[in-house]
Amino acid sequence: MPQHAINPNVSVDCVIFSFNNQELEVLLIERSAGNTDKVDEIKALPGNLIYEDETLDCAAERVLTELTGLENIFLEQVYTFGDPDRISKKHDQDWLRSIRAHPEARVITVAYTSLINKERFNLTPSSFARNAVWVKVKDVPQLGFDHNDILEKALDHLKQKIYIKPLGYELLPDRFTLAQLQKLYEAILDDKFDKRNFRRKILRTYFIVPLNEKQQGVAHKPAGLYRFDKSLFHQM
Amino acid sequence: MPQHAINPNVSVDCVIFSFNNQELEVLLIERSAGNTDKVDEIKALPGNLIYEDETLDCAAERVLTELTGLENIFLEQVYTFGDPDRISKKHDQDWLRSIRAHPEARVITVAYTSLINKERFNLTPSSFARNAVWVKVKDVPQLGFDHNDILEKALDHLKQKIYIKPLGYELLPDRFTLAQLQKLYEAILDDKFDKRNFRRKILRTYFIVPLNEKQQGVAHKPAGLYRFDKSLFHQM
DNA sequence: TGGCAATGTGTAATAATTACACTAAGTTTG
DNA sequence: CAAACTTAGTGTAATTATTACACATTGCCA
Repeated sequence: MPQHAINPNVSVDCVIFSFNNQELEVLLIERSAGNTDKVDEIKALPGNLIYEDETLDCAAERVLTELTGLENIFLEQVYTFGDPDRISKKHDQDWLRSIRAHPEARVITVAYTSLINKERFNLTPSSFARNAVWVKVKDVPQLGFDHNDILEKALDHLKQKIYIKPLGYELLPDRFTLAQLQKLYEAILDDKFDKRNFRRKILRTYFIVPLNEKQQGVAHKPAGLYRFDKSLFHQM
Repeated sequence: MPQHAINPNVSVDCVIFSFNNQELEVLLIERSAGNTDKVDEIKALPGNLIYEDETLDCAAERVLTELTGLENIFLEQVYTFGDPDRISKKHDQDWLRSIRAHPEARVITVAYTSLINKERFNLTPSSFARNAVWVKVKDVPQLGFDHNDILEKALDHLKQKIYIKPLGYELLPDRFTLAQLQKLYEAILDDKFDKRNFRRKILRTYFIVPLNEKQQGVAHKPAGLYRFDKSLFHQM
């Protein structure tokens, strides 16, 4: 078997979330190598077939890097999508013909997700990604394949998870205000919270620790900055 | 493509839980068609390759029926396992050679789970299942492939889920006592609860409704019987 | 210096959680 | 038929979590 033989039946797709201080965003690629204008307009999640000799987790990391340039992202498996006709829409087939040996083969895909602070990473799209772009989750257009369903599932997963683990520190700067954190929770859960109750609840955890610093350069009373203390968190 | 062409790279495995009033049990098959005694000793989760023209959900239902005779079980996807060498242990290969066209092909598997009341179903193993047996989760031996990992993941999934939805009515008789329900929660979560607090919490939900009936034929004060009211549950 | 914009704070009412021990009912046994 | 056995069923007080709600403070800017 050649070293990087491709498994024609199994792919991975990555749903990478970020936060622009107001809204959740998701990372999409714009397809290149299409033959028609139509094809080029379609966005999709970064994803591709796996190699025969790599784990699913490794495949997800590799594919994400190849398509977007993001490296060392901790990806978590979400769900597997396997409708027999999930890639057989005409636009999708047109495009697959330009990049795959067996564009018609049935492909099941394993979805992965992660949260990152987009400020900390550079996007350097390559492979068949003409471009990689952050799109507000609320503005996501019709995507290729069943990628809207995949995004939906990843969002559900995220909502579930934020109740269990205090996610989201990956999405914020190292030092953040409680208002930023609250906006983030509100964006993920698509809800509004009372400021006092939110602060009380957060500070009760003890691993969001206040720094003796304040915001700079805002046209109002500057907020205190906080950081997430990983060691305090893990010892709970 | 023949109507039921097999996809050589993708399988499904089913983790079916039941409850014997004391402990959680899981449904395993005993492999038949092995050539050596060794192979015959090994148990595994019911699972097999999918067909090219069926969804993953359908595949899981079909495979479960073929191997164990269980029909109309609501299966829920849990996780996908795809280590390149997950089926390459010697025992597993020996056995696969006896039932598969390409025993060495890499197979990723999508795990499904369900909870059933075993009293309501008959096991009628067929296909390559010599037998189908209920095994206490705490007594599960070394299984074939990576099936111990899959079982572990399904158990985690179950523990998570019981916090969100009041599962487990599938596991009990239609009419049950609160002590039975408590034992079930304790078995799933591997924990102990205070009787009074547990009862209060359950009855606060309002969809566990008391019947005007009592246990019969027990050598002590008979307990009142309750039932789960689905319509009251869904309108919450 | 007055206005703007967001920060930061307390309390009272209600609900949920925890810890804890005895009486009641029906069966069995002597 | 009475005593013993086994599990069912119940209440309360202390603590903690949740909810709803309004105003003074800080720093910048015009």
